[in-house]
Amino acid sequence: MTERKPDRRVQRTRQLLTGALLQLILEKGYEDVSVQDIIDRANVGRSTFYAHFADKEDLLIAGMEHLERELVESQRHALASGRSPEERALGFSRPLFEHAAGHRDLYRSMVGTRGGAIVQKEFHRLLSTLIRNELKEQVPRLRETAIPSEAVVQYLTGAFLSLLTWWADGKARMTATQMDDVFRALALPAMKAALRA
Amino acid sequence: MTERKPDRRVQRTRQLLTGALLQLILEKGYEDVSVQDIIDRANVGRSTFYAHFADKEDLLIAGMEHLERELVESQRHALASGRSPEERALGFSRPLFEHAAGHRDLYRSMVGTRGGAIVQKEFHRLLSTLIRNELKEQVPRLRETAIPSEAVVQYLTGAFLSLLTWWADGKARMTATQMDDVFRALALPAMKAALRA
DNA sequence: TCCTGTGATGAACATAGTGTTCGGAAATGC
DNA sequence: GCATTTCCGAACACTATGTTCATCACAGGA
Repeated sequence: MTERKPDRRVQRTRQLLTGALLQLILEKGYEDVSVQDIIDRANVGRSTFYAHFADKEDLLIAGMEHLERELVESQRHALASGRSPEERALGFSRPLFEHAAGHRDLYRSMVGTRGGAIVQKEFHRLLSTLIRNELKEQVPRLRETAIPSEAVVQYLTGAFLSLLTWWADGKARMTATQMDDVFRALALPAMKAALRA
Repeated sequence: MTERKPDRRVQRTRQLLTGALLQLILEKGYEDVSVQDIIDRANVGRSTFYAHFADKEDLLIAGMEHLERELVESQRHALASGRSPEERALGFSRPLFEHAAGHRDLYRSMVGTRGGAIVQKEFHRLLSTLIRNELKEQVPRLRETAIPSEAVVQYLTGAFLSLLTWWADGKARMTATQMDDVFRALALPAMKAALRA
């Protein structure tokens, strides 16, 4: 299953570049980072950058795959630990808030108000995938209701992301657990309503 | 109450510029519009542009004040028409979906996936103000609950905006009324839950 | 250990956009 | 009419992007 290993130099370069971007995002926010900044920080030639990535955005998206893997892994654990269905529903919520708590600075600069459009768009896509999968597994009955299931997915994604952003921006002095409680308190009734419809 | 009227040339120029930006956003999306494009389309000198607006973003924000006025006006009408409290709650929803239906192209390019970061950020701010005001008037009891009222505002704003975006992107073949129904079906139970908490 | 192919380098270049400046022309409103 | 405000547009300094190419360095198989 392991891909044929790429040249060590390639690994090194890509790692240096994504690392540099991450650092710089934390310092200045995505928008303000130039390709020049990145290759200076990574100590990599200009042409080398473009040999690997089409542009800044391309690099970002590649970098977010790390994040995606981490989140999917968290979700898997959450689903595996068998609790009551009540608690397992919306299981992505808690791990994600906790992940955000552990990487607060990163989240603030990526998903927060200062973060760029592409980051948020990408994050929304990622999150909606997570939620869509979870709903399919946990609440298959949703398919039969009057409300399109994709509408529920979008509703939940937006609501969650908005709360997360607000929290990451530091405008709420709450713990990850408290945030999770708030989200569940608001979202679970919505899902029950969706099932009734 | 009327401001001292500005020079007619000033009015003309500003109108020309905002009009041009709007046209160009519809054609290419905000990100791809350059200042050069705008002044070409508006047939206005370069220095004139910068005499009125600091940059592209500044012009956009000024332009969105039109939109804001329209929406606030819609909201006022909705609140005025005395219906049951059940129907008056979340009263911003219906008019906004209908406004979006009437300006579908505009919404698609502004709030839709192709739209820029600033536009969405601005729209989020606008919408959360709308919602915050409405909650304060309609559900004053929210202040006493365990869930911070601002969390509810953010939750609702995100959920609504996400639905609106999804719909405006044309991924849902639904009428404004249907969208409103969906949103209310999902959001009203959440609010009731918030009050119970 | 040697050899070969692949990746890395960096300077130079073409392109494009931004925001400022300023003297002169033109429209405005009184 | 006439003083005042606004507009014009060309020129300029800057910053950034993405490409090209000859040359060098290294990885990894033999």
